[in-house]
Amino acid sequence: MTPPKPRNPTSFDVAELAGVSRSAVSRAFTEGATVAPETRAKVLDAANALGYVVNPLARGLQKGSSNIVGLVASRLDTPIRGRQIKLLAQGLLGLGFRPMLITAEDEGDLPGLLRSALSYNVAGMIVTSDTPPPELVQECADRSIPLVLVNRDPMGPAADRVQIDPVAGGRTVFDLLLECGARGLACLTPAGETFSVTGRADSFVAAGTAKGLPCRVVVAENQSYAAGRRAIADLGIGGLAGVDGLFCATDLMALGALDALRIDLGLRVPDQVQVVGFDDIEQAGWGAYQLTTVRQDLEEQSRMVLQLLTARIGDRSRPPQLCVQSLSCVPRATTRKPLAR
Amino acid sequence: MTPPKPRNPTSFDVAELAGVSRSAVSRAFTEGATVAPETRAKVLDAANALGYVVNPLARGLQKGSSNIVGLVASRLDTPIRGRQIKLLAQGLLGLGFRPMLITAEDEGDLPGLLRSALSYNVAGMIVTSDTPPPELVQECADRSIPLVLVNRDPMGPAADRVQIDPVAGGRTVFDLLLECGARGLACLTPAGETFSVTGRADSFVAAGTAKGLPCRVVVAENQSYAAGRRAIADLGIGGLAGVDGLFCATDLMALGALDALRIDLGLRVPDQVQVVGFDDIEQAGWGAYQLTTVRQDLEEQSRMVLQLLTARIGDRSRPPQLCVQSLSCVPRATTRKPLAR
DNA sequence: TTGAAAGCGCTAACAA
DNA sequence: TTGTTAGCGCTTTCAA
Repeated sequence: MTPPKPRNPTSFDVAELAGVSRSAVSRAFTEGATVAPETRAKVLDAANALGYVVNPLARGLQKGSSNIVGLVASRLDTPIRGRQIKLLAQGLLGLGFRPMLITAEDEGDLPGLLRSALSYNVAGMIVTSDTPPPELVQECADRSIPLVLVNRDPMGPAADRVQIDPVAGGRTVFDLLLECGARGLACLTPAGETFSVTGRADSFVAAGTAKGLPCRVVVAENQSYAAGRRAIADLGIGGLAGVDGLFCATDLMALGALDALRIDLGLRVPDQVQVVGFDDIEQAGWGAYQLTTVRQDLEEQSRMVLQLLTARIGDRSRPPQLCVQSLSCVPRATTRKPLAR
Repeated sequence: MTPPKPRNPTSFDVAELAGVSRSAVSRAFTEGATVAPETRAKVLDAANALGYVVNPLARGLQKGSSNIVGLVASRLDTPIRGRQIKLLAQGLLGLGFRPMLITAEDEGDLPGLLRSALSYNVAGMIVTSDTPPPELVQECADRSIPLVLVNRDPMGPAADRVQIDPVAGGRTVFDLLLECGARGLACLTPAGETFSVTGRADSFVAAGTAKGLPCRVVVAENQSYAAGRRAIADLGIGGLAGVDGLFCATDLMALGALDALRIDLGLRVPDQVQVVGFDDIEQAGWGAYQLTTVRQDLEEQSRMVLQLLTARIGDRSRPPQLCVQSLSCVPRATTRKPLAR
């Protein structure tokens, strides 16, 4: 009276049904293997009849490389991250990879989780958050495990990278704000965050300084809506005296800042203060905000990541590459009309 | 001049260094195996020195069960989904599982992807979107592969489930709106979406009908912000004549509806129309919206899912269970003060 | 408590 | 082009 507990059919079953050897089955399921068309057809028919799929565990074990790709991402509950992971996961799946999601919310866990991921003989690794320890980056290089770093700090051992140009980013915002007539600059940046985020802020400030427009720097606790709002609200009207152009290093913070300016401080945007964000998350376009921002093209980012990954799988000895994402201004309602030149 | 390409150390290496057999190593890494404490210590030391980790591919292959858990989720770029997956992934990782992310954006891909997931000898499967084909649910049951369905249509073969009570959900909103003085009811619901979403809408309408308050039903193309906004904007002022209480089946749609009412139609909320959403996504609490809503507790949901999963792993023959999430009202600024009783 | 040996399902030389 | 054979790294009876 034991309940039925069917196992997955194995290549042995298929071989038997098709009247061939197990290697023939294996070959029928291997790209570019040397197998007669009719043999392959027989095998495929049999496989179909049985519902056979290659056991990826066995294959991964044998080949020393699975089709699993480690996808490191934290703060998935953030609009930009959700979108990013969705696109990456879709893309990976489309290429036949299987994304293993690694969210290191605790940061200290990361090394262990990464090491553990490597033990799955992963086909590659994509890191979109938390900078991996240099030893691990090095280990990936040594074992020629493809590793793509997305908007990670460019220090440490070489690896394939996709990133925005933070200098261009900050510069773009500066030019925009200047064109729109802002002269009293401020910049909202999160405390101790990634190079890509603080980098744009830094280069915004640098651009201002270079043009003789000193820039007040406001530091938020982190890059959330709440932190952005609090940082600006805490500043108060007085703290914002003379400020008519505010750059927020992420849209999420910018939306918080916007609510702080309008609701908490009663200021008019863009009349009294103009605000520019960065990323172009969905919410930036919502009716109540209409935030002017700089768009990070995540489709492009995802394409670049996958391209780098597959290219390296194809040629493990190619030199590490750097892909720079394109950036574009999205003028909306939190800035004024550009001045005529 | 071949570059070094270190492999992962194997149990053989550890055995050699520790001066024991490979089985001893295996036992040292197996919960509740019969191994002398000092032997285990020797093994663990050696393993540590070598940086050994059990190869999960080999283990999964041999034991017929890996520590991978399939996590089916689409529309990850949506606030509620991002949060849900973050919590679930964190929880799984914390329990030593490895979430394999399966996003079936194309719907038709789902069966294939699920079948493929099963071939990883997964420890279990969590489905948070797209209803899996009944055969597959059945197959999981037959092969006693733990399967937890989150807010899925309760038809089809039995399985462990976590869900809200859609009837209670709709009812809660109805009561709230009634208490706040609304009498002309409307309900915004997405076209052809999941039972959990349309269910709350249906039961809201039913509650109204039962009380002699007929309810206008407005159908949005899907459950996005844009669709919600468009649906209400297209209705126009005329289409909303007599409506002073609007329930939107998801917060995302509600925020769109809110912008439509205020910006596109120039109505005052809550003075002219009160609005209630559902889910309590982060954005609902943002300053510009302050949406009154019904909160779905995702932490609790995640806890329930993991509990169901581990419980079934512990006892594969227990009857399928249903966990019902709790719901709570979050009154904010899109409804008026409740009338005194 | 431990080791020897078989086998999980697959792929990749090697021979035929 | 195909089949035979030897592992990939692990767990698990079975004896000792």
